[in-house]
Formats: sequence, C-alpha cells, structure tokens
Amino acid sequence: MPELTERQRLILALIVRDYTETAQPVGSARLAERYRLDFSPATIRNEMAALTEMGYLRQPHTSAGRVPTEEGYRYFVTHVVYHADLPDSARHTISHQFYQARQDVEQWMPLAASILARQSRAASLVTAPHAERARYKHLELISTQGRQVLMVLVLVGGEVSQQILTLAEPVSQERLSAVALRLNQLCVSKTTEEIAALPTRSDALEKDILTLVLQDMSRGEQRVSGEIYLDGLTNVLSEPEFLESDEARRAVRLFEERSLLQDLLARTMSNADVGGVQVLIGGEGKWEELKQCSVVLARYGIPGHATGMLGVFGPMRMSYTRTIPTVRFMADLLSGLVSEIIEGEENEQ
Amino acid sequence: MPELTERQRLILALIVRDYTETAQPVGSARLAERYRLDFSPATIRNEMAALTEMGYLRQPHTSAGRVPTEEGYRYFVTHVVYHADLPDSARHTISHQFYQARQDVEQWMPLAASILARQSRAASLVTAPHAERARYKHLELISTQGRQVLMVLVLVGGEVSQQILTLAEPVSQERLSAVALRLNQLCVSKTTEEIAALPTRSDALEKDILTLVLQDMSRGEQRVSGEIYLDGLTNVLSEPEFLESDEARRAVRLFEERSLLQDLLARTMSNADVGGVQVLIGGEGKWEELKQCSVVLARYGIPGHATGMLGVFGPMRMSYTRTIPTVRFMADLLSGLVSEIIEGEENEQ
DNA sequence: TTTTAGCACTCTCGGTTCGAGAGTGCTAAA
DNA sequence: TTTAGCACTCTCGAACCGAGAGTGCTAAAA
Repeated sequence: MPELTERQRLILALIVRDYTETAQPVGSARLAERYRLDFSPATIRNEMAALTEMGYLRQPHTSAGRVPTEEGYRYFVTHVVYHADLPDSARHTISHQFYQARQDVEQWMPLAASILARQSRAASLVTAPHAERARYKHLELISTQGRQVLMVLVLVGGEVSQQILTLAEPVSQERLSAVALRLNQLCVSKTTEEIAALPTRSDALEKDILTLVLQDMSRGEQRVSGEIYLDGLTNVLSEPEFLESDEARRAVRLFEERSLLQDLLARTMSNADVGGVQVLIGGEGKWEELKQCSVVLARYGIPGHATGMLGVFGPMRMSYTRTIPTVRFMADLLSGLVSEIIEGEENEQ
Repeated sequence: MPELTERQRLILALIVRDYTETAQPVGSARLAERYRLDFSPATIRNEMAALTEMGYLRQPHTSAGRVPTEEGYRYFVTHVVYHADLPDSARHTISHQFYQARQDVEQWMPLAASILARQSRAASLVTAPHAERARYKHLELISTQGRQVLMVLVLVGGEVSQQILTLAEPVSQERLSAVALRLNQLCVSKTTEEIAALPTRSDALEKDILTLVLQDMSRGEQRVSGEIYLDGLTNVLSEPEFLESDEARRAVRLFEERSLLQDLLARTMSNADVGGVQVLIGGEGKWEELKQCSVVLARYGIPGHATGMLGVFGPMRMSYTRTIPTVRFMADLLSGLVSEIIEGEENEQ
C-alpha cells in the first residue's frame, strides 16, 4: 500500500467526509472553500490526480469532482478513523438508555438495534447472544389437549425454546411434572455431551423426552446466531443510492432474507475477535448484493460461552467516523451485560 | 351507494384487476382487447364515464386511461371479492407448511408472516397471540452475580417475560428456589386480580417478588399485542408507488416504527371480530401516512383468552382478490393453533 | 522545487421544443 | 342502445442546446 503524505491523507479524508454528507462528487474549488484550506485549488487538483493515480479516488466522468473508491474508503477506515473513540457525550447517552432498561432483559436487543440505527443513521442488526455449547437449565412439560404436550426448555444464558410433542398415548399432568422434575435434577447445568453420556433412562417416557431435549439442544448449537433484531431500514431506503439503483435495493433484500443474513454473519463471525470491528466495504468482491453498500460488524459476548454479533448496514458512503466507534462501544457494552448474566449462572454449579 | 349494473361491475372489476397488475391507467381499447369483451370500446367508454361520474374511477389527466378511486376499490372489495374463497390448492400448500412446523411453536409466527408475504406479494405483519388477562403459570428465579437476580415468568398461553432485579442484599440460590417453589404453588393458573387478592406474604423477599410479578403481569395486560413479526417489506419497496412518491415511502416508516404500528393495530383491533377481515383503503382519511396504501387485517385467537392480529400491507392497488381470502384463511388457521394450546392449559386447573 | 494563476477543453444537467401516440368525448348512423 | 368515426387534448420521450462545473496543462511566481 503506497504511503501517503500528510496532506494527501487530509485531502482524502475531507473528500470522504464531504461525499458522505452530500453524496455529490467533490471538486477542488468546493473543497478549498468549504474547509478553508491554506493551499489553492490547483494544488488540491495535483494531489487529487495523485490519489486518483494510486486508486483511492475516481471520477464518475471527465470533469466531475472526485469520489472515493473502495480502496479509498478502506484507507480512510484503517488509517484515519479506525481507532477513533466515541465522544463522551454519546457514551453517556447510550449508557443512560441501557441503565433505564437494565431490568428488562427482553428490551436489550431491540434497544441496542434502535440505538445503533439512530446513531449511525443507517440500518442496524443485532443478534441475541447465542451459546455455541448449550447448557441445560430447566425443563417444563405442559399437557395441552389429548396427547399434545408443550415442552419449554430454558438454557443457561436465558435462551428459551418451545415445541409441541405428540405422545403415543395421553399422559397426565402429574406424570409430566414428575418427569420434568427428575430430568431437571439430573441435567441441570450439563452440556449436550454430558447429557448424552448419562446412563439410559429406564422409564420410556423419560427416555423419549430426553432424546427430544438433546435434539433441541444440538439443533441450537448448530445455528450460528440467536434471534436477529433489525432496525432503521428506512434510514437507508431514503439514501439516493437506494432510490436509483436497483442493485442497491437488492441489498435490502439480503437484509430481510434471514438465511442470507445468517450466511453473511457466519462467514464474518468466523474470523472475528470479540470487540474487534470488521468493516466490509462494497462487499469486498465476495458479496454481489453488497456492491454499493458497506457493513460494519463486531462480535460481542464471552467466547466459549455466549456470543452474538451486532452491526450497521448502509451505503458505502456511510459515516464510518460515527459508525465504527459506536459499533465498538456497543459491542463492549453488550459484552458486559452478557457476562453479568453468564458468570453468575456459571458460579451456580 | 349507487347501484351498479352487471356490466358496470364487470368493467370496474376488470379495471381494478388490470391496474393492479400493470400499475398503468387502463384505457377502453386495451380493456376490450385484453379481456375479449363482447362490446366495443365506445360502449366501455360510456360506462367508464358513468363510473367516473359516480366516483369509482378517475383520470390522472384528460386523455389518460382510468384508475380506480378509493371508493372504487372499496366497492370492488365489498361487492366483488370479499366473500371469495381461497383456492383449495393454496389451502393445501399453506396447511402443509404449518403441518411441517407443527412441533416448533417458535416458528409459527415467522412462518405465518412469511407465507402471508409470499402469497400476497406484499408486506405482512403478524402479532404473537397475547392474553388480555394474564394467568400465572410458572416462575423461576436465578441468582446471577451478587445481588442480581434473573426472573423468568411464564404465563398461561406461553408468553415468557424476563427481567433482572437487584436485591437489597445477596440471597443464595437455594433460598431463591424455595421462594419460587412456594409462589408457584400459590399462584398457578391465577389471574392478576386473584393474585392481588391473596393475603400478604409474611416473608419480605416473597412479598417483594410477588409485587414484581404482579407489576410484570399487569404491564403485559396493558400492551395491545405480543411481539410483532414482519416480512416481505422488500416486496413492497420495488412497487412504483414506493419508488416515486416520498409520501408512500413514509408509509414504510410507519411499519418499522413499532409504536405507530401498535397504535394502528389497537384502533383496528377494537372494532374487529375474530375472523372478520378488515380492509383499510388509503388510510380511510384517518392515517395520513397510508394515503397511497392499503392494509388488510384480521384478528385471530380466542377472545377473552388470547388473540393476535395478522395482515398485509401494500400499495392501494394490491391484489385484494388474493390477499383477502389468504388473510382470512390464515386467521382461521392460527385461531385453531392457539385454541389447541390454550384449551389444554385451561382444563388443567 | 513547489505552488498557483490562467485558460482551453470536456462533459453533465436542466430547460425547451416538438411530434407521435394514446385516450377521450361527442355526433350520427346502425 | 350500441358502435364507428373523428376531432381534440395531453403526456411522454427524443433531440437539442447552452450554462456551468470541473479538469489538466502550462507557465509564471514563490
């Protein structure tokens, strides 16, 4: 990667900033005037030519202003804003909002999504924390009608799953409660493997239900993420990119289509440290649908126990300056919340 | 409402149909040719003039084709398609999909939303069934760290709510489990009022927790709906109405902004019978944001126990012919599923 | 050597013009 | 009552054009 002079970095940064705000190609005169630079448009033009030569800028057509290329954004992100911090004022506002919702666990994820969307003025996504290794917490069996039974399984970390089973013959609620009680005593805090290793149950009903519990737990382990929360899609829809190009609009579809999104998350997750913010600019060649968009993602939680992802999706010219620090801060915040819950439950054993 | 001749109804219906498909104003010649009508364009023109006179059609400008007015759609909906049935083939496909997911309660709502969106080729929404009167089912208290306690409350019908409480002083997990056990025995199947009427507990911790449970239950009762599931927003975004008019685009916002949506649902819910499909055309003067859109809504569930709403949101020229029967069918289907669960639990007492 | 003023050149964008075509309403005949 | 014929209206897209923004180059200034 070619080295840039101080001044070139400044000019690149200003072009990115201006283009982010206006969505218009940036000209030399405009730049000099708007930011009161102490060198002339002609000088800027020379530098722009150099930056264009190096692949950081391009012209939509001869004699329009310059627009950052993907490489331009990439340089900006890694060399200029990656380590920027979120201003204290924003940190406080966000912390405050979480403080107010601290009791209401169910509000955490939607709140995180909403804050991310508002701060970044783009679309946001947050996945609920999800344990790679499920640990049994509590089972409940509720007889409904006839042979139908509602089974509620709670895992350590708070994940809850429900399913309906149909038994071979009707069973009383008393019997079901007894089975649940025994299994609860037997399995509490155990992982999938530990439960699988237990000696087989003699009671047929218990055995069947345990099989279903195991199925459910391992099904959960195979999923990449918990529930997905989205917010702020409309922020993005009014951006010019999404109004005009059909291509960009298809990117929104990727967001709605959970299976595609899962795929994106899975692939990004695999090479993500907790806390490290990943920036995917223009799909990086791998994602056709994201050609004109960028995604800023981070992983949060406690690796090995429960982790999730959160991030922001927007046009390629989104405000990285705002988005990256926000995503990083939110990831740390959620990590803290998750650890409060998990560590407590772990100690319980 | 003026009476229409058979032929006028036919022409109105065909115009609605054609406009729904093409989004282009419909001319007399086109109509005659496309549907091989056995009367001439001139005759159609006369009828069109009459329908325009009556307020069912309008011309975007002199010498364009005709477009249905809100009254036109309304007439079409009430007199032509309201009682239409969903074709057997569609009924089977849908039933089949639910049959496959029958075990997985958590999949029901997203599945319903997805089917609605696909069938109607518009955006869909489904609210989880929600009990107007909460009934206690099961409580669980989990010590996390220090004075933090995770409280999980399960209600009859399957609603689950979680919150974190901070106690005045640390309490052991044994103590918490004992409290939960006693409260479970005491409160199971009871309504908010019944619990409130119980004699006060002597144990301070039990008393505090019971207060929180009551708070939580009544908070739930005040909400209009359970969780909201959306799907297919992108179907709607590519419609010309949403590309061009900023006004229409704002309607999508209403869909994302849960509080607005709640309001819409609440107002519609109040005058809705279970199973009756409500069609809101162009906002009906009450909803500025919905000027160019329509919403088809129905209530499902068992009134007095648990109900929810489901519906479809799209441009005013959506295919009512497809949408209305689908919404009605889905409402019936979900009502069936809800009753299976609820009735079972009710009998338990 | 670096910066900058001057200038010729290029390309887009918005406005205007204009003719084709679609669709109408009216009249009069079938 | 229906329909053919016709004059009339209005939109839409294509073609055209000039203003303006922005560039790169050259040569002078610092």
